[in-house]
Amino acid sequence: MSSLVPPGDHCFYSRKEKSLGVLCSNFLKLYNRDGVDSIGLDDAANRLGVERRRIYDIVNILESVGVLSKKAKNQYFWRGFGGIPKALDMLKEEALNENLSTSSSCLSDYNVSHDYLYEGLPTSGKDKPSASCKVDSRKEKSLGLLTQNFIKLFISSKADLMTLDYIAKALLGDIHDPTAMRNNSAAKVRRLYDIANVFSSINLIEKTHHPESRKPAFRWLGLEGSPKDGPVTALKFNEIKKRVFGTEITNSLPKKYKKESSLDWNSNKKADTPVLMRCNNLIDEHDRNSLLQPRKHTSNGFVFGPFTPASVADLGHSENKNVRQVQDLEDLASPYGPRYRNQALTDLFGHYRAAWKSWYVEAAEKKHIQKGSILNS
DNA sequence: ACATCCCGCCACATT
DNA sequence: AATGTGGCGGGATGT
Repeated sequence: MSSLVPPGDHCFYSRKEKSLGVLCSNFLKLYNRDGVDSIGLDDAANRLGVERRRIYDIVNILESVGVLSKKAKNQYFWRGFGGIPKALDMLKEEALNENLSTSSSCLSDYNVSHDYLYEGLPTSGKDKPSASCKVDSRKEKSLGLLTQNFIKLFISSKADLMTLDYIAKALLGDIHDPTAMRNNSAAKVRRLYDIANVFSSINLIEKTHHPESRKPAFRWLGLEGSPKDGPVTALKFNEIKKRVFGTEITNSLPKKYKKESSLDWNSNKKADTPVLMRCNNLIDEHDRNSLLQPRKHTSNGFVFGPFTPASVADLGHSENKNVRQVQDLEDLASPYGPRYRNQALTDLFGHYRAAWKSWYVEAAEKKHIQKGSILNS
């Protein structure tokens, strides 16, 4: 039985739908459009129906490639994909001098105070004063830094295909046991997955497997694979969006069963916004990798997945009417969702949507079943 | 059994 | 002290 089982009853929990990659795509769909120039973390979290923590992950990674840059507490500048080239050049350059200095030993992590990682602002802002060295120990292990090194690894090498563990070794000390650092724990690899997920949703890389070894690997697509720039350039992306359907409508759905059957209704106390968002259509990584994308290059007929005008009206042909309606409703809902911090309202709103959704899913499912077509992967 | 990686606790940084 | 950030890794899911 392939992936999605016909959801017996309302909403089942599916891990895939909550992946960072998908979330990132949604994030992009939300902000990658004209007129956007600033992003509020709270807003993002609410609109996407996820915890704030996840937004940090995305934002930190995207910032490393110049798509975003921090403005202030809770605020980020939206720079768009146009910021990628410059960021990459910068990293490349950085990677260059680094190599010179550390002849032997590996290009492993820290040491060397390369702090000017986040320059961000194009105009001025160059190096921040008082960079000093050896101060912030926390940042040395940050996702952002790891991301930058991840990129450097690729752009300073001709090889565009690297296996996961090679990267892990390279980025996290080790490699033939350089002094100490035995902590190579595979634990850190989780971070690599995080990076890989958002990068692949941006099409900077592609998840694959090494030819023979079958080992998981990443292929660097670089700029060819990503949008040159320009927000909302989405032009073609037809055909991609139809399958969509096997998937739920998306995020939220309290993670696991959470034994407490007692609804949260008035018992919720924490931020755990059950809100569920629209956007059930967006390319599923697997589909993209296995079916659509033949090989690198976006060539044609395939755009950077995640970017859909967000108000994509069209959507399918006849008889999808239903789908479209939901889509519309969801689209309508999100913008007017809780934009003000008010837990009660937020939750209430979320439940309404949940109700709508489960109803819809049920109906749609029924319809599809009799149609006997579940074009999933 | 092994590969992925969600989830959220809680330490550390800023306000 | 309160709130914003974001390491970190347990353990659920996917294959």
